[in-house]
Amino acid sequence: MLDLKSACYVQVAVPVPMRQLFTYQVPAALQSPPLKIGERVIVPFAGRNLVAVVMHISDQCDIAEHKLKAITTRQSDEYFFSSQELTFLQQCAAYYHHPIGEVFHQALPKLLRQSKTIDIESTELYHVNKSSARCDVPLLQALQKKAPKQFALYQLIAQHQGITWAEIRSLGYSKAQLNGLYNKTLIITKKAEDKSFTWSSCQLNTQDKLSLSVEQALVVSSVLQSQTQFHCHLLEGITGSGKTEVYLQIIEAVLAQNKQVLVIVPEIGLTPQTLNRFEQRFNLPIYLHHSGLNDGERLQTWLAAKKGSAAIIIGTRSAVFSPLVNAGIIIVDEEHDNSLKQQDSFRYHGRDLAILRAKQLNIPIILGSATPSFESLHNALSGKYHHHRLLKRPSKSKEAKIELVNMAEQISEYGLSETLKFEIKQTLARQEQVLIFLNRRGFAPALSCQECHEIIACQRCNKAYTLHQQQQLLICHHCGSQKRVPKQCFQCGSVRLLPLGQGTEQLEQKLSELFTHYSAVRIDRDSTRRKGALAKLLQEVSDKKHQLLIGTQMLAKGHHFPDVTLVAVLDVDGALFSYDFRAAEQMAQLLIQVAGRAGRASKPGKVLVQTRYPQHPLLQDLIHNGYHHFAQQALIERKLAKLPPFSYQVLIRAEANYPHYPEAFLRALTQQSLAHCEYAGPVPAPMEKKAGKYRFHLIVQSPQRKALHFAIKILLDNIKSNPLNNKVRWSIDVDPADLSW
DNA sequence: AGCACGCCGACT
DNA sequence: GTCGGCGTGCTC
Repeated sequence: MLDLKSACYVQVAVPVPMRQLFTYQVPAALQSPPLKIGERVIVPFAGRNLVAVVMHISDQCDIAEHKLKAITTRQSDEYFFSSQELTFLQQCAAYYHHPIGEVFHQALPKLLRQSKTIDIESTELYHVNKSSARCDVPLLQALQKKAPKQFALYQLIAQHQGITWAEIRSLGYSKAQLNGLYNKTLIITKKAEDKSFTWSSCQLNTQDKLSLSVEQALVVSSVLQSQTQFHCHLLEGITGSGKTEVYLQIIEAVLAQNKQVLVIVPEIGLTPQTLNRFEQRFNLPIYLHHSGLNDGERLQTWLAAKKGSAAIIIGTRSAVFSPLVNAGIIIVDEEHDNSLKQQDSFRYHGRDLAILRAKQLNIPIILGSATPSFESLHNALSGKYHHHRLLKRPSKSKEAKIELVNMAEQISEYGLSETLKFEIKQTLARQEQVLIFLNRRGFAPALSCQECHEIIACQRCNKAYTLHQQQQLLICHHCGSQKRVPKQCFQCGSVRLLPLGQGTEQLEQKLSELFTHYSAVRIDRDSTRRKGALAKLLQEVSDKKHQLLIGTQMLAKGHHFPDVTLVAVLDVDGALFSYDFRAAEQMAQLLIQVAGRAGRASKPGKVLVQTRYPQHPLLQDLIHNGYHHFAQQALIERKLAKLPPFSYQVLIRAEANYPHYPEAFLRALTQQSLAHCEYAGPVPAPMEKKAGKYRFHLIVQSPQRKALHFAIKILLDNIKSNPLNNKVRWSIDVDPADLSW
């Protein structure tokens, strides 16, 4: 049989950091059935086989014949990108000026980015049997004693609902153990669901449905009123004001129309309690998407979205790429949270892409937070978003009080003031727990005088200099001016100049010396790296095995500690004087979050904040007038300084083996004059040398988003002819969230 | 990004 | 004499 089909070429997006498409020949044997735009194909590329996405199909091509290669295979499954998904992902790539191939790569579950085909459809998926789990506590207890291995497997399956036998085996369990559980009806098998979910099959559990307050009811009806078109709602609700119940009742109305719901949460924002509340309310398929899942589970969530069998998808930022076929609403909870912004390769913001997605799908989106980001707040206050506020607390609990400890007035040892030591002692004596925050975030440090508390600042910009310790330089990140680190304070002549926010290195040891009779535990990235380690530590805390908790940011999110009645934030000053203008905003969000975490109705908590600048207007505003007022004041300052959200920024990072390269590379870019834009830099990155590479930053800023996008296009064009183009590795960060690295 | 190609130091 | 270090350059 002779195939007389004419020559066929495709332009594909390849997962490499290159902003171009590549042309391939399509062998006649692969031309039928006809190729589709959005289909995945395997192509030979620079000596390896990569999964690429078809972007254009044509019968001619303008690439020299000898360069052309042919596609190897087509992934002839049904999981190609629909035209709607394709449009969305192209918009994502355009907005972030990121290579489209890498955007596709991020949007696909890992198992679909591999060249081998997988067959998840026909595999059995193991779930715990919920109906038996509720009543079989004694059986489980017996199991724990008699068959610990089976019990461990049961817990594994409970954690990874829908796990496959292959995965169970790879984790070292035997078929006998699995069968043991199956025969006791503790677990059940399901096949991947194919049909769309239907509301009529949901036995809504109205038992724990709460009656809404007037302000809650107003939000629900307002969102549902314009349910069939795009609207962005900012739900600003203080801790305990019942945001979740508002979400649940809105979700109920959306599900009742057989439409899917996407809920995006920060990295550790999804607590088992939250999930439980969703599962209790809706007896419909809820799928998760977060970093704790394995590849198979992620694929299942993705497939369930695409087939319409998932009613609700709850996930972290990358869940925004879930291929929902029938979305009715998107909810972004804790929308201010920094973990919504990806901080490597494709640096997208989950919230912003969710808004873009909702706009494309013409459905409403809710951004919820007790401490909204200034960006969202500004959009709400200016009328771009609907603004809803929940100010009342249905539960009687009181928010912890925030108090300042003036460090300028007292001696401190390893960052512990006398006041704080006294309060810790009192709290421990009452059998209650203490939480100590190490605010050792990557804030670029400013230099301050220990005697007169003067901050060493750039005369020209009146902004704190940033200390670059390795080179003993002070650099102004606004104008780029540099200065040797002075020996003495300009104000009082003291030689005691120290970077802000340091000197807590030996704190932990000091604490255990001071409070020998109590157990201290550290909860941070390192101590919780192992899977399940965090859960174990948290359990020990709630069992009151430890009285002193020491930790970083991660303790502020998601977990509630009813017996912690004292929270100490050791040093907020770094945030007040950081060149990263968002540091104060983040500090305020953190303080409000922890204030909401500590204590309970019967035992109100207290938050002690140590500072050498208790009179700082932002601090004063925050503790006396609350977050909303603080934010409004800070927004006025942002406006005067022409900072985001009153302007837009793009950060261009460059790194190389020699400091000269990235600096010269970025400087060359600044030779291009850009309409309505200004440059800041190039300046050395606050963490200038990392992994042997020297890193520099250049910020391009504009009051107009359009002008900025146009400018970046020009700069990207210029980069091609930059003599240092292939000497440096560079990347583009649109709407950078963290300037400190 | 990742891989090949290419030119200089310490080792079976 | 080679194995392998990573600098440079290219990928349809």
